[in-house]
Amino acid sequence: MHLGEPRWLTPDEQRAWRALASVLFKLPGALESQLQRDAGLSHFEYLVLSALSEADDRTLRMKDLAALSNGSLSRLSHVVTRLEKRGWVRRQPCPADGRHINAVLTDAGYDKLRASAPGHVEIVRELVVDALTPDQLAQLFEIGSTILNRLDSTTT
Amino acid sequence: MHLGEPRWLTPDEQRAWRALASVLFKLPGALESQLQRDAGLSHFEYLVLSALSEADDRTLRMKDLAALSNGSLSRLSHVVTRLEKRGWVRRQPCPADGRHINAVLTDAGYDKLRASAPGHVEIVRELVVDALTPDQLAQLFEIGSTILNRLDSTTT
DNA sequence: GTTGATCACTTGACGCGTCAAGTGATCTAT
DNA sequence: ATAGATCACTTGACGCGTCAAGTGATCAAC
Repeated sequence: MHLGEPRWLTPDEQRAWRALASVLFKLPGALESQLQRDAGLSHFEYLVLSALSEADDRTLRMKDLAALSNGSLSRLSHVVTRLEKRGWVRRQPCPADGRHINAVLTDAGYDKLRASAPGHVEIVRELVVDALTPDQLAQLFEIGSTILNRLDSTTT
Repeated sequence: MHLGEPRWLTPDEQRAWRALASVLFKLPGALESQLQRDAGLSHFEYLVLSALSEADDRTLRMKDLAALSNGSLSRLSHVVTRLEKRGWVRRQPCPADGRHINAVLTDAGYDKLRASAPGHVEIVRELVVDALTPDQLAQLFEIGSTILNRLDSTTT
């Protein structure tokens, strides 16, 4: 790969990429610390609870839950162990297929999520949604989707 | 904090935010694994070498280097220790002020960076820069800058 | 119907980042 | 001059994510 001279970024490309790179570095930290401070949850834990809350019977197989919450199965397994200890999630062997394990959101877990969601939405509004015009939100969706397509189609 | 009903996201806001959130999750991983696979470097290590290479005398005080590479001083201290062991960076007490320590990029470190840069630029092009139109790059710069302003001006 | 492959998941070790505590140099006030 | 504050940085412990190896259930082939 990279035969010949690499095509370095032009100044315009640089400033766009640097802006995105900084957002990539700083936004996750800001979301993380809001959730940690106000709810004692990591962003990933929040996504897990959130995905479960939207599922039928508040139940999902580990594999599907991992995909929905953007994490590896192994990472999910560790996190569910922690969430189980805190009483917010329960593991249940799947009756239909012994290979599957269902993760179930408990009532306490649902309450926890309901208590944590408003603060999370608020910071998302403050830092992103309310900061941008409707046009920019539409552009952001297009740009984000394009990048995600590239990410998915890369064999890398 | 969140008095009254939280203002949930509208569908248009949701899809924009979800696209950004997914990028936030997946892009860093893709950059990380390209650098790890092709150069044996973490993204943060790459940024440290890169920042040093652009500085006068390839030298920066730890504090400034931490800011330029988007990391805490503590994180930087650990990373520089590792980079020192691999021979790419050297620590030097600052003659002018005994509180400062200068990090210096060695020749081996410079060579390492020169060897690693093309692959990194290439994946940035593939996943982001070349995937977007010039208009979209300009929009991305605007959107990114706006979010960064919010991040900086938040006392949170 | 038994062997082997595959699948869903778990586990433990390791590496990295964070946090809090600590070190030593340099200002600042008196 | 000296005591205290502040600054730049380091260190070690801890928690989390990753990776590789392992478990056990189910499928596929013959």
